[in-house]
Amino acid sequence: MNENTCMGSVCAECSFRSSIFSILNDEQLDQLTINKTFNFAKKNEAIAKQGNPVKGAIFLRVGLAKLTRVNSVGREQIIGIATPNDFVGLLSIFSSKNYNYNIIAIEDCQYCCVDYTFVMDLINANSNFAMTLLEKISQVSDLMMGTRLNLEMRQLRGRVAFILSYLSKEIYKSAKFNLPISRREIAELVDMRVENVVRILSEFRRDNIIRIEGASIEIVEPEKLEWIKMHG
Amino acid sequence: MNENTCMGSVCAECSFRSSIFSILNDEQLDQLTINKTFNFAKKNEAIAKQGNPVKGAIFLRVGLAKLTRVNSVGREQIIGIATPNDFVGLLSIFSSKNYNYNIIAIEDCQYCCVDYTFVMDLINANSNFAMTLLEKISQVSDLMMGTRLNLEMRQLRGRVAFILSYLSKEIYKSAKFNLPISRREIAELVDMRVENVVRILSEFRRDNIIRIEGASIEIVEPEKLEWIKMHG
DNA sequence: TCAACGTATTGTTATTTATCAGTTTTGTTT
DNA sequence: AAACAAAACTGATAAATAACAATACGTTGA
Repeated sequence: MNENTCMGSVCAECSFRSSIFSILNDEQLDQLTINKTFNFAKKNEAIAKQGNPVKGAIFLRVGLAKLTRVNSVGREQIIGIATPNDFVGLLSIFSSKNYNYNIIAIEDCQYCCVDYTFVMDLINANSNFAMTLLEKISQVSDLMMGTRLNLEMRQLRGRVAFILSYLSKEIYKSAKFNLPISRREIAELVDMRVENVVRILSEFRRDNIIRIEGASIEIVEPEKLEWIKMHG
Repeated sequence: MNENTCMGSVCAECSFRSSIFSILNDEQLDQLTINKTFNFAKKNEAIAKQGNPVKGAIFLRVGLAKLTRVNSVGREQIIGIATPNDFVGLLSIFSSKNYNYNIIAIEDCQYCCVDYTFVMDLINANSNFAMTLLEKISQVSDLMMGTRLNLEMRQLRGRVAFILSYLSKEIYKSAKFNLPISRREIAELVDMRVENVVRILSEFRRDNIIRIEGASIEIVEPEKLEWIKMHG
């Protein structure tokens, strides 16, 4: 049977199950099965919308999703990219009744949504679960924060190098990959103008640091890219 | 007796006690008294250092402190400012064995440090405590993240307006206050150059938006400042 | 009190980035 | 296949920011 299917919706048998739930006992896993929904989102479809009430914890199984928000000037800003096995919007559950950003599929996605009150029940019933959740949340926000802080101090060339490196190392774990996002989305992600994204990508290609063929990007000289990433 | 003293170190009687601990029972509060230390930090003194092991949860009672880190280019970057009643470094406790930033007093500070293992014990013993902690952590990181994201999209004038407004509204709750940080620190906080901080402050003064007398700053036209903060 | 140092300030210039305008390419719909 | 729209790209120019240089100011310590 296909690894990509949710096996009869039984969480205990799920190959995607988040490490957070490794702590649960059999009974709790059965409960999880009941209290979660399994969903699909087509590319560009919203998984969650800024301002909408939080229904539960969203666990991304397959596909990439972007976290975005509309800033005060009305410009779309991408906060980060969620990858398979990520709990997205974990912070929102506890800090607010509503999502404070959008979660939008940038590839076809599969995700589970674990009911809000069930999560709360688990916290009460299982202090280990609470602890694991605390760790997870802290790590995720530390990581996000670190990424944003790193981006802030770079100039454009460094930012583009940063996300190319990020996609290659963190997301695809390969020097060659299909760029999942448009130039405009890169611009929104690192807070710059589309024209400059294009220009700098062309520059990297001209300098033989990367190779571009359609949507495919290959990082030819990772060391050079790392240098630019570090030194601007 | 002075509100600023730690009354015989008995947490149950402490007027500064964090809302997090409102959930504890008397016995747990007694335990808290034993498992915390009360400390002072002079201006510019480090309360915690990047890379050092996390000893516990730091609760700021009196004074302001800055959270800083050294970025990859070796430049000091200020992540945020902690105000009285803040738990600083709450994230670090759960995400890492070491602090990933410095906590440095920008005024004379008083703070309590609650032992790491005691916090863990509390989480195990009291699921309400765990829940409150989850909420607190989420709110803090949401807030921080929001602030950084807001800063990213502004240009220099907007960023300076942003922190002036922040100091006035969030920290001093007054139109007139003594600037607690130097021009260089403002620059580090909003990621710009000292010269530009100076220039823009002078510009604001020239335009009669603010008044500067030594370290004292008065916001004369809050509406104009807000406009600049929003529209760059 | 002077020397030394860090901070604040101002002016000038170089560099970086945004904006505008237009063309080409690519993908989608009919 | 044609028509259209969105995305990718390129060049020219304007605006914003950084970098450099020099001076003033204030504090600290000898």
